[in-house]
Amino acid sequence: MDKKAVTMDKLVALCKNRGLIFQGSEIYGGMGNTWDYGPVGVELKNNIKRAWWKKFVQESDNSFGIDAAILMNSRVWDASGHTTSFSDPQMDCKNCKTRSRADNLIEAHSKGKVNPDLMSNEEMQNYIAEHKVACPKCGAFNWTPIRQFNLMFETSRGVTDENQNKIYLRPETAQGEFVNFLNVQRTMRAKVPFGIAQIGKAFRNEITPGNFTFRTIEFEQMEHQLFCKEGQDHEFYDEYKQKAFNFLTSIGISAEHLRFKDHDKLAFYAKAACDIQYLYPMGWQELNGIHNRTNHDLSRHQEFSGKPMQYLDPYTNEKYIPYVVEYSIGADRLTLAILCEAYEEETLENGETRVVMHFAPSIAPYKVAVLPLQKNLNEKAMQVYKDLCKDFMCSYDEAGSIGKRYRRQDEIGTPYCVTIDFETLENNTVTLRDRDTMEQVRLNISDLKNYIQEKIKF
RNA sequence: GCGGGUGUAACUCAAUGGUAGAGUUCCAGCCUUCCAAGCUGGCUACGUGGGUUCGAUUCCCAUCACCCGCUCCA
Repeated sequence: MDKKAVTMDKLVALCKNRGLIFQGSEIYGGMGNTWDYGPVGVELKNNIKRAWWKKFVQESDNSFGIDAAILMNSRVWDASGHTTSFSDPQMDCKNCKTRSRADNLIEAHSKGKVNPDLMSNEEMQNYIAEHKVACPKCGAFNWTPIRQFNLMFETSRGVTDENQNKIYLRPETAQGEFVNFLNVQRTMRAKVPFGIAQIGKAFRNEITPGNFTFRTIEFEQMEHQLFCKEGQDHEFYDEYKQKAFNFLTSIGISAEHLRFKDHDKLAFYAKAACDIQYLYPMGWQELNGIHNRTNHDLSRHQEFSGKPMQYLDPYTNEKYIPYVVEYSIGADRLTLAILCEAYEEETLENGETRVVMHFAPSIAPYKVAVLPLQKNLNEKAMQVYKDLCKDFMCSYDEAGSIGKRYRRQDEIGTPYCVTIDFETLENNTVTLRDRDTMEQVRLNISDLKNYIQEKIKF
C-alpha cells in the first residue's frame, strides 16, 4: 500500500467536496481569509474542542472553564498593551513600492541603540528624516508618511458619538481569563495553583497569506491559564509543554510531525516562550504556544482597573499577584493539522486508489454509516439507523453501489460502516467494516452500540 | 497593502463578438448479494458592476476572489 503526501490543494478540494470546509461568503465571490465549516467539518471541530475540554477542564481537578464576552471594555486593551503595541508603524518606499516597518528600520539603523518602542510616530518620522534612513531594498530615500496599521478590529457601541464608544473585537481570548481571575477563584473556592480555560473566537485584522485555514482574520483559540506562585512557574511551564504535546498525540497526531521551538525573541511580557510546531504541507508552523507571562497581566489589570488582583494564600496568609503560565492552541490550526495528518491516498491491490481520512475514531465527524446492500433492504436499514443515531453521529446512504458508498464514508473518515443484507432479516446480524483495516466482522444488531461505543472513546 | 498572473457547472477542461459543449460528481429510475460496475433520464456555469457595440462570456475599465512573489504575523 502506497501513501502519498498530502498537498494543501488536495485537502482544500476534499474539504469543499465532502462538506468539511467552504470558502466564506462564497456566493458573493468570497470574503478573504474567512472559512465556513460545513456539516462534516463542524462535527470534526466540535469533537476536537470536546477532546481538549475533557483533557484540560473535565479531567483536571484544579481547572475551570469560562466563556467570556468577545466585546470587552476598551480599558482592557489599554491594560493589555494592545491599544499601543498591537499595531505596526509602516512606510512604503515610493521608489520600489516595498513596505517597511519604521521601528525596524530605526532599530537596524541605530544598531539597537535607539529603542523605537518608546518613540511616537512623529519622533520616528523625524529620526528617519534626520538620519536619511534609506529603503533596505532599493536604497532610495523616498518614503510615504508613517501609517499605523492596527491589528484590532474596531466597532462601536451605541448609535451616537462614535469616538466615545469605540470598542474592539478581542484580538485574543486571554484577557477574558485574566479579568475573571478573582471571580473564578472566589466562586470555585480555588486555591493557587489553579487554571482557567476558555474556547472562543478572536479577531485580527492581519494581512494574511493563504494556506487555507491556517491564518484567518477570525479564529478560535483554546486556552488554559495556569495561575501559580512565583517560583512554581518554571515547573508548570515544563509540565504544560509536555501536557500539550501529549494531548496532540492522543488525538492522532504523530510525534514525528511535532517539534518544540523556543522563541528567539520574547514578547515584552514574557519570561519564556515555546511553540509546538506541526509539519504542515507548507512546512513547520506554529500550532500551539506555551508562555510564561509572569505576573504582568494581572499587575497591569490591577494598575488600570484600580482593583486588587492579589491572591491571599490561606496557609501562609501571604498576599501576592500570581504568575501565569499560558497554554494556547488554535482550534482551527489544530483541525487543519488533524486533516493533514488524517489524509491518505491508498493504492489498492487492483490498482484503484481510495482517499481515506484516518481520523482517530474519537474525533471522527461521523462514527458509523448504515448501508443497505440493496434497496429492498431499506426498511430494515432505516430501523438500524434510527436506533444508532440516538447515540452517535450516524449517516445513512442507499444511493449507488456498495463500493461507492464505502468510498464516500472513507473520504469523511467514518470509522465504521454497517451493511444490512438478507441475512440480517433472518438473524439480525450485520457486517461491520473497519475503515483502517478494511476488515469485516459479523455482529448482532444488539451488540452494535457497545462495540462502537468502546472504540470511539476519547 | 504593493507587483505579476488567473477567473466558464460541485470538480477538470472546451468553444465562441450573435448567450455555451464534454468527462467526472450529484439526483431519479432500471439493474445489482460487500469495495468508485452497467443502462436510461435529469439538475447545474461565462465572479460582480460599468463602458464600447445593433449585440459582450469574448474587447476595455473598475471591483471582488484566488494563485505566485513581497510585506505583515504575540
